[in-house]
Amino acid sequence: MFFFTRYPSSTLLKTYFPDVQFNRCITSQLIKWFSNFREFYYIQMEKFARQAILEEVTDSNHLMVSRDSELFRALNMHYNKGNDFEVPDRFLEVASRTLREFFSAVRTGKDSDPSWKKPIYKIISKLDSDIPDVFKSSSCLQELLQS
DNA sequence: GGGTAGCCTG
DNA sequence: CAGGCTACCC
Repeated sequence: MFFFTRYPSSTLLKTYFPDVQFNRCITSQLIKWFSNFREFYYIQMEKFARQAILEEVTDSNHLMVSRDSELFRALNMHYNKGNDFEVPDRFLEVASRTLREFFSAVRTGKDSDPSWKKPIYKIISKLDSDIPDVFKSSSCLQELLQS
């Protein structure tokens, strides 16, 4: 699901697991998962953005996350270990956008500001897509639990 | 006060 | 990932 939405609300999550009896614990756990997912995501982004800068990449337009990139492999291994489904193109677009945002922020020295990531988070949070209805099943939660 | 986001830690 | 803590908002 993370490939579609990085910032799901609790109400959204609830609608996707209709057969789960949500209580305070389960809800907060799901929210926490996505928080952890985001942390990993952004850490990878920053890591590869800084790496690109060290490699003296100057053209951020050439900075993108393709299916054969190392960054993609890292993300896919984390969110889609068993290659249970195909990663949507939209996610690659969002990931590429994120990478460029980190790249230009670091390159222009904005990372000296303690809260320099906030603006990036805000941009990315607006790029969530609708989740396909296929995910509206309990089996999805099982997969989520396993990953 | 409960629900979250963000950050840190193990 | 989970736990714990701070800070913000409704």
